[in-house]
Amino acid sequence: MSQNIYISTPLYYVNDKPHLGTAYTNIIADIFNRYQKLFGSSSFFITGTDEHGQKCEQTAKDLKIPVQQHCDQMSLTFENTWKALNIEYDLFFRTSFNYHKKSVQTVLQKLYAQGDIYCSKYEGWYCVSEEIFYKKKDLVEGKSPSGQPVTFLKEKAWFFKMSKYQKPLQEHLEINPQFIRPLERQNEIQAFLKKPLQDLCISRPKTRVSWGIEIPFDKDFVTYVWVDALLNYIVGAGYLNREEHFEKYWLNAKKIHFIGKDILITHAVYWSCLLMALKLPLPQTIFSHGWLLNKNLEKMSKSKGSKIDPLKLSKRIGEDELRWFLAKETNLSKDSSISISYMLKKINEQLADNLGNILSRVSNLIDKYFEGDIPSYKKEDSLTKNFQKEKLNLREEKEFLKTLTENQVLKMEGQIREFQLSQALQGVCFILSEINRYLEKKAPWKLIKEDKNQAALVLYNSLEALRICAILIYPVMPKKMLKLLSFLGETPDFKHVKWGRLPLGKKLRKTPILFPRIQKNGGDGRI
RNA sequence: CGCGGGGUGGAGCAGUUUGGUAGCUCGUCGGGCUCAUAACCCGAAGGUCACAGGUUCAAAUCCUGUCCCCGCAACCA
Repeated sequence: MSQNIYISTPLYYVNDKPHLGTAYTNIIADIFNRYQKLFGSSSFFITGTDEHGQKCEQTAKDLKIPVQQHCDQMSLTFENTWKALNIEYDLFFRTSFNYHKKSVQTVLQKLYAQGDIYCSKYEGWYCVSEEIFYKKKDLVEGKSPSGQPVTFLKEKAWFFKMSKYQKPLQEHLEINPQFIRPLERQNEIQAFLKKPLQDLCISRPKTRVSWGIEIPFDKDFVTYVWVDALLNYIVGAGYLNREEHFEKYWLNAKKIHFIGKDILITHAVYWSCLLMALKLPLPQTIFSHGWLLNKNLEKMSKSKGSKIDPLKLSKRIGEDELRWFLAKETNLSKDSSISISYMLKKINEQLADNLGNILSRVSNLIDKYFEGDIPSYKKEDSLTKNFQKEKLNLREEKEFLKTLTENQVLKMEGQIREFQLSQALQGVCFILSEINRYLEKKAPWKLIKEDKNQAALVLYNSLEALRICAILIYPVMPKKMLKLLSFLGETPDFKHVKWGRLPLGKKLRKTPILFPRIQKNGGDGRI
């Protein structure tokens, strides 16, 4: 079904380099985006960087470079990382874009004019040396967590009237059970909304933070992360700048935000309230995925040095292989524990030994016995008789592989729509295993001596099943599947998943080894 | 009693919504094949589904209670 799809990832804060967690979000989003395209939808995929705020300002100061330069560098690091991981976005958004700043100011002005922003006082315990506000609960024995003295401070601040939208949001959740996925998270948000919602402080005095977007009706303040970063979703779609684009990809699109579970509240609550205030439609789904944990079920953290550089990792195991592993072996809804040795094991099993090996087997036999042409066979033959002799289970049915792939093709769109990525890929893996069994059972290397026609049919069927599988997993491993498909003279197109497209007798190119086995050299497998 | 998730053969998980012979991947053991990337195929062993009680002809699944683990609790994916 063709429709307009809008897919986003969060904007990543430039204070930190991309790590495996951010890569996870982007890879997942990219895979879903590519599936939408494969299924014929018109999609728009946006990612980017969040570049304002005090931390960023401070880091640049420490590095003795202009803030903008620091942001440019970091932003580029993100872009390069995504390119290296085959992530194909339509827009890399930066909060430092001029048109973004203008749009944010327009929005602020609008919200102010309609009475959704008001002036009040912000209270907190301020630590002068760290320049950070703490809440009472964060204090340790009356001092900042690192032991610095704090003073209670009250200062002028601007607030967004979030409380006003609590009821409408609760109602929205009730009538849209698909709004927050997975379902458990929707419960969480509903529970959260039972308590009265506080208004959101959206300003910081310039005296403390100058690196931000100036509030148009109060020159002494800049706006804080929410009205800045979250708005990228609509500004990037074209709000206040490309109205036609905005109409297509926001107003008339199915919108999905992919986020990590830690920023669910900001998206499900703050962002929804902002959209309501702007009288714009909410996204259809906010998908909040789980964490990647290390072997000891700990979150990977910078302080423990357990953060993983996705670039290094992808160089070690291959970028498509990394994408495959994350898509196939993690449960998007829950936390997943991972390690290098586990990754290598799964990649070798599923890609080298199964998928890659089938290609080698088949292409080798075709080379040896059919001069590298797609085996031609005649349809009427003694084959049917032989099959009828045996008492057959489903697996031995003549058209088993065909039926199997056709079923998977039918299921695929629904599974992707329901975010059941791993299950969908499991289905494809099952077909691949069945091809191996089929080859074992029919033994075309023996058959060739007795009945070349039947051997040709066996090889043709194997190749056909492999071809369709390759199309089905193209969004997960675009580079490798493109290679495989081009070997078959095929392109990744969902219209081509019908059985029997491979032309008989067509010359095939010699295949290289698609997924070489990866050696485990040393290490304890931890990452 | 803040909120949420989880505890299933050696490991990682699915199954719980809509009760009905406990499933997948891996590991282990035995066998086969030799077309293929030391890959592939077949078979076997191994679980009182955290614990206790209840409902039922029947419970991993529904109800009650208990224990343990893990997140979240308002700016780290």
